[in-house]
Amino acid sequence: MHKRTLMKDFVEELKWRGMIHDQMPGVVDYLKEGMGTAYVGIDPTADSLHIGHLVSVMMLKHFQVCGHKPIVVMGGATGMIGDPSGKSEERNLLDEETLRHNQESIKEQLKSFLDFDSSETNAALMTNNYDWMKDFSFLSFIRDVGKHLTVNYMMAKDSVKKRLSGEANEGMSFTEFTYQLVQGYDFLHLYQNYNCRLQMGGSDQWGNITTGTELIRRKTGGSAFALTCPLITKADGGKFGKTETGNIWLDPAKTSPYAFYQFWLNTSDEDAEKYIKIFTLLDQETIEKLTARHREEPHMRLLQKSLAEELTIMVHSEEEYNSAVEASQILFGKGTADTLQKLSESMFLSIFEGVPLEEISRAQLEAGIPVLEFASDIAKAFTSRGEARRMVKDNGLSINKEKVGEDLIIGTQHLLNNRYILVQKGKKNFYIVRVA
RNA sequence: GGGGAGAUUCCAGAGCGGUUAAACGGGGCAGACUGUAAAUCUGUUGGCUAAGCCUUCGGAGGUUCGAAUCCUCCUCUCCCCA
Repeated sequence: MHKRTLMKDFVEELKWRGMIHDQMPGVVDYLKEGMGTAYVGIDPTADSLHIGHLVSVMMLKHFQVCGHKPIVVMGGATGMIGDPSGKSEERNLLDEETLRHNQESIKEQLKSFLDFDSSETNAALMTNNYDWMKDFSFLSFIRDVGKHLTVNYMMAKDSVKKRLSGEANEGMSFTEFTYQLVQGYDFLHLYQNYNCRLQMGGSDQWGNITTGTELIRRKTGGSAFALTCPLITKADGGKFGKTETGNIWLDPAKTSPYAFYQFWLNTSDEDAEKYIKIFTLLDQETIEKLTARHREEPHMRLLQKSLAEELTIMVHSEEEYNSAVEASQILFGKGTADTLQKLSESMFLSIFEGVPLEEISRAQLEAGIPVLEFASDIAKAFTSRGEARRMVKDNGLSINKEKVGEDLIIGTQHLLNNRYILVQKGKKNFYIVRVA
């Protein structure tokens, strides 16, 4: 509980975790002076963070743990423009109401990571650049901000160069070209109002961040710094944080805690070694021990389990974590069919929370329904009966965890808790039918 | 504005006028193996009241006993020249 007295060196901390891609000279010295202030930007494009945001958030987390003051800047203004770094397409404007709603939801989520408690001197702070940009007139902006940087300087940025010369040769609108100035101004604003002298972000943000430090230098003569982390990759080349079903969100309504837990649990060995350093707060010694053990007995998947545990507890809760583990054991463990029968209704529901659910009338069930029809038409596990037929032939369909044949008739005797029937396609796809 | 190429089932890409629900590959899904992994191997991949039937090859017409394959028009895409 007295972490602050044993203040860790922030840069050293990020270094061993492999979270530093690049930094401007002077960062270390700046942070040695005492409590520093740093910010990262987050686009409020949705009312929830997804795990792609987690790296920046963890940087802030470590920053705060090391005794410094983190600021989150919601990109209410910048989010409207679209960052030319990367392939982002033209953004839609969000109306102010949505913006505020998203900001509030995200702040709620950030509370699991950062301490916003105002009694602490290094309490985290949340701001929105929409607030200081919305009334900034175009004329003022080009006089006060645009004047200080040359187009030559701005054009030298990779993000711009790529768009102007690249094979893609899509060109770039003036709006997008201006993006770095707007983001740069954010930094200046924070520098002047909160004495914030460090901006962090993914390595793709380097160019934008340095525009900010340059602006600060030219306009105020002060010095500010940049620190970026490597982009998170997957060993197989896929995009991190995406699954077939889409983004992994922190919002339990968008991604159930069970799915969240499963995502981390399914990390590949290679990635797990990287991720555990980036996404958990476990200390170096613990991680090194875990990694060593994991290499000896990789099938135990110690790293994946720790990763999933740490993250699920941090983002959701210990209870959610426990039920995710329990659910996983029932779904993938041994005591399948029997355990399933013994589950209480509430347990059953919490395990299968988020699993697609369809309803059926009791009368319909009493009459009896052929499995194929049941699995495709009722449970919607298949798009057609032909597909269901094939799957059954391949031994890929289970009802209540038991493989079934084509001729089975589903009736009330299959009900669990007198109310549910579990349909399973292959190993990992579950569907539930409930008596209405 | 002139000239050329093309549009095929999730993608990519074949396709003598009949034997083509449409090759090969990728992806997806499933099975085996395993660590709920990777790799590998196997099966499958339009629908149905299923040894049969129905709907598909950019759109609309036409030729033909019969068309994804031939003709006409339309729409869209790409390339080259000005």
